[in-house]
Amino acid sequence: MDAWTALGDPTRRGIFARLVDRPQSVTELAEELPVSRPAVSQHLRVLKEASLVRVRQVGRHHIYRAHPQGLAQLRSELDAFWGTVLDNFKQLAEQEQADDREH
Amino acid sequence: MDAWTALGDPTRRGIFARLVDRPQSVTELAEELPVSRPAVSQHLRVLKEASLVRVRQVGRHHIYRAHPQGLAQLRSELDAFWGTVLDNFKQLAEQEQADDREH
DNA sequence: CAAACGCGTAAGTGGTAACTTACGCGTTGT
DNA sequence: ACAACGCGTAAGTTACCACTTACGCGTTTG
Repeated sequence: MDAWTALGDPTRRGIFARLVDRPQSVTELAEELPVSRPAVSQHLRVLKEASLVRVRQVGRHHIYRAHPQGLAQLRSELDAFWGTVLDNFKQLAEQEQADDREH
Repeated sequence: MDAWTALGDPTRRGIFARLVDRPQSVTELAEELPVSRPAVSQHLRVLKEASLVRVRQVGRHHIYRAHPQGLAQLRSELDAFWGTVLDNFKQLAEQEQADDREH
């Protein structure tokens, strides 16, 4: 699953946002979320497959943290969209202005 | 539905990408996609609700085009993520370097 | 070494959303 | 005016995915 689809789910976006804020363990995340701990685990797996998070095991805690890799891909695709959309939008505005001038 | 969830679906992302490339009618989109025309219509409704596209009726054709508004919100949220993630990532790298120096 | 912790995963369930077909309304062409 | 086009929407089906409970494995603590 790619980063787009991974962050498409609201719960997963919430988990990711918390990990962006600070690294956290699975139980820690589950405590402040309206879903069970296994559910969080499953979401983390998806985020990991999308290269959006990384795990580091310390003792019996699995510390998850946000990772730039997946986000970078997302960002480049979004910027590509943004560039052309904005260009076309501006071009359309200028076109309309020109149309107005020749009433 | 917000822009994140709207673009979370692959088919919808495909439709949006085509509209970023150039404005198109519903039938035109459906012809080059593996889904029926009504399915495209339903996806376009979602994209419209997320302020990602706009419609302009010309004759009996409904011309859809990508619109910056929904994308702008998405971009700002993503940039917020990106900023802190990258900061934390760099900070971690420097921390590890410092740890290495004091072996 | 036993008990408790932290977690991943398997199995099963329910809800939902993506899709289909069918239909009806406006618009264009003959 | 009538037929054809372009589209939106309603209704129904299906597949998937988010979630739960149950279980088992490694790790730490007493």
